[in-house]
Amino acid sequence: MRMTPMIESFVCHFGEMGSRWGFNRTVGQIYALLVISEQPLSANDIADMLGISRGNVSMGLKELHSWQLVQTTHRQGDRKDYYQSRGSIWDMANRVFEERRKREMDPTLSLLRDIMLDEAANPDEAFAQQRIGEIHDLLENITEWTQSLQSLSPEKLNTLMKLGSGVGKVLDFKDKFMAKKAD
Amino acid sequence: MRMTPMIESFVCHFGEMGSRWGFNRTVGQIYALLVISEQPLSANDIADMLGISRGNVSMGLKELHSWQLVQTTHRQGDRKDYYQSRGSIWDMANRVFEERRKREMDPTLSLLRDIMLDEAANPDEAFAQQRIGEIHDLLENITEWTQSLQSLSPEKLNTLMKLGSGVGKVLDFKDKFMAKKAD
DNA sequence: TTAAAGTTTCAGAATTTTCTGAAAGTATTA
DNA sequence: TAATACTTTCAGAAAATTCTGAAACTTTAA
Repeated sequence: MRMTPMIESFVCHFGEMGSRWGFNRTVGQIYALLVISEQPLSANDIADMLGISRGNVSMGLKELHSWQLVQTTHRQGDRKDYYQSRGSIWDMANRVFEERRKREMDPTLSLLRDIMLDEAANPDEAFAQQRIGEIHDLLENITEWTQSLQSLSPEKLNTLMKLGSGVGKVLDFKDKFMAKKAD
Repeated sequence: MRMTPMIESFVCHFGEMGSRWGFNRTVGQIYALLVISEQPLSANDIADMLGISRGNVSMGLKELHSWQLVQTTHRQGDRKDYYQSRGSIWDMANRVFEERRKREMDPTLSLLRDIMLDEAANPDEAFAQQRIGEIHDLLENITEWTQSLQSLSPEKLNTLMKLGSGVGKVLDFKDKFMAKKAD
């Protein structure tokens, strides 16, 4: 694959976004390249196309590997490793969510839990503890909910997303039905 | 409020998390302090408690203000500005989501849209464009959906979250009902 | 109008993150 | 076993981000 202005702008942007999405520029660019390339690419291809060092590519691929976002393939009579993006777009989104949950939610939840186990030493701490409790409960709810959403099939998730705020109506409806059933 | 080990560990952690959540360490710490403080704090209080410069506090508060996460109050016969966290925990979570959407999704969606309007110059670009289209559609779905969720009342959202993956059953049920109604 | 009490800005220092490239490591083949 | 073709690591260089503090600015009240 050759770098064209279109491909370059996509790759660049993914690089910039990378840092917002939890990985660094290079990692973002490498992944972008792999996603839009029909053929697997070698580490050298990637280094050349992005104009970055071979070592940097190796580290980036290592990270993408740990996120399970790339896979390695080989070719007959060629010792090089070739890299390919892995799974569907949904899989990729799932991985990113999961990884972010691990980085952004889990450590916080664990600290908040610890704090709540402490005895408040004075009224300030008692107030703080109460607020911390609220934050903990909210984060825990969100975490559990997103986890359960991820266990839903892509089709169900799609239905749910298409429903948009209409999901409110479905909930009302369910309540009514449950009430009737209790008669 | 005095710094105690409990309060300090909470504040420190929020600082570290800050960078993952889209704001820098100082901003995270300032916000943490304001959230768990029952009384509003002056900029000097904050600088002293966190051991950082007055200028840094000013910049941090400015950013929190732009996120609409703090509000300024005053006291009779006192010229100082006092700062307070704003809104409920839900409001805070909403703000963070919204801000992140603005930073992480909107620019990407807009770039992807632009790319899709271009004419593919060769087969590589045609393939790339197709993948980019998939990514665009997924991101757009997620964006619209999260927006519509945010417009739901906190109670409805809570019901929905409590439902967890049980939401799948409710969807099935709704389908069945719709089918019957069509008879 | 002026002094006092406060806030904001911003250039450069300090710190953190990322990147390079040479050296070390690991297959594979002859 | 040695030569070859490739990958990985990591110390230090480069770049990006964050923080400080002095100076400029704003508001209030006497």
